[in-house]
Amino acid sequence: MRNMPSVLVVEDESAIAELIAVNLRHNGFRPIWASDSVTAQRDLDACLPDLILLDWMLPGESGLVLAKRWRADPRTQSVPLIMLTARGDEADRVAGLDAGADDYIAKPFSTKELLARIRAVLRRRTPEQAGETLTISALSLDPATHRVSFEEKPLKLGPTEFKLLHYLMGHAERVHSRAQLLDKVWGDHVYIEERTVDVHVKRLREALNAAGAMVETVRGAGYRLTATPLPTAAAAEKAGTS
Amino acid sequence: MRNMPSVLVVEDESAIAELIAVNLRHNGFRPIWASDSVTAQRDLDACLPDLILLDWMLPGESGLVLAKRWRADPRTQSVPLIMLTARGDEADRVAGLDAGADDYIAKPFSTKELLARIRAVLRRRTPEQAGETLTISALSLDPATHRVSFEEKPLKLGPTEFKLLHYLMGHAERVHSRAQLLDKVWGDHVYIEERTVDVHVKRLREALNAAGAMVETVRGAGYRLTATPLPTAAAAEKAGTS
DNA sequence: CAAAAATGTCACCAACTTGTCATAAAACTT
DNA sequence: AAGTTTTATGACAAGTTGGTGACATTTTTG
Repeated sequence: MRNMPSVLVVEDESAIAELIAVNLRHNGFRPIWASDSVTAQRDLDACLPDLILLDWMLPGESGLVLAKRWRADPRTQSVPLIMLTARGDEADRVAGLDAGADDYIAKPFSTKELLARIRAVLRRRTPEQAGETLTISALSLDPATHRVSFEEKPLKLGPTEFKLLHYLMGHAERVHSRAQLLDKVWGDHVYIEERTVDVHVKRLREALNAAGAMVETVRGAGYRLTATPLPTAAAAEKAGTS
Repeated sequence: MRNMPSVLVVEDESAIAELIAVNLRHNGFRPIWASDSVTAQRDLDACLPDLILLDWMLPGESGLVLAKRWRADPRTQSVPLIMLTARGDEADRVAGLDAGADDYIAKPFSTKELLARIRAVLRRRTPEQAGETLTISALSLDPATHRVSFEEKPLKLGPTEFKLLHYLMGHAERVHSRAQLLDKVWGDHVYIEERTVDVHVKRLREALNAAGAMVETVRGAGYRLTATPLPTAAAAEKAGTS
């Protein structure tokens, strides 16, 4: 599991807030509860969450006012916002969406729905940053289509090998220790044997076929992807016998 | 500035209709006034407007009935529709949004609001409205006639499969996660299991018959529509024999 | 209003991935 | 050349992910 997304829950009824918090925590989120607008603002000032769940009916400042203010502030304006409204309150929904909410959930809502919407909004907010095609020598990888090819011929790699190659191509001609690769490719806090990287490198080489030689081993340091592979003993032998 | 967007205004009270018309004309729109459902239908039959402003309270056939009929008709179903409701009439609004209205405006409304909503709806509708025939390989889809064919032979797909294929063809050679597909094909505010996408992909493949292979699974990432369905096999062989 | 079509979910199976080991190979050291 | 250290590999068991048929519902049609 990667670092859990934080969710600021702005809700005055503690029972509901608690219910939400428990569910979020159970599903890989880190809930932060603010029972009123002042607390919420303070929390936001302190640290930006990955998403805000905002109750529309708050004592004092209404959710609408808060939403508008946050949307106006450059610092908070890009934080995804889901509002909690009373069932059937169409006017509020429209007003909320106008104010910049990304979605709404009508109370009472199911846990499943809550989580589904949160995930949907989070995923929508990270639309397409993995854009351009990487090309090194005759090897190219396109994040958008999730395709890899060498000398025009398509190659098939599994998810992990794809990610590994993606990273290596994005940082080619540089050595990466196993630890670094585990961090960057697998994720920050994974508990995996360093030797496992070896295995995936091997799988990657196999999948890359002829281009496998581009993934070089740097003894005592790690691995490196290069456009100009040094001819190894094995490679030289093969070349001589062909 | 180009040709002004036409707006069909279905409103029985001439004073209001006139007010709206003047404002529209003043702001780069071409208003067409229909004072009753019969006239409105005739106008629609004659020429599709860029947007419809529909009063919910009409003599004779209600706006709801009209909206439903227009949404059911393939020819008019994609014309953006904004309804005019009496302030506070919650039930109508829900019914209206259910019937497929894109937005509503409560009477009395400000000119500013009216124009803002019209522009918002048009902006939302514009991007993917071009009804050109999409063709990829021997597979082609015509949004206008709602028809799909592969190698000249017509195929029959259900509504959802059609929309799914439409989206995929409009963004071919690109992986789409289940979440993205739910957003783009099903709609923003749906709450549906991601696995459901699998099922529809399966149905789409079945419906596409031989062309079903063009819908590729990208393990761990999502689905992709491609013109060249056979990824691996030849590549490995060639590399090995050199 | 009944029949038919379409939809969204499940449960279960199959295929594919993955992290680890144990062991073989290589690459360095002395 | 033998000893050490570091990598490469084949085999596996467990864990995921995707494909399907069945099914309850909802929506359209006739």
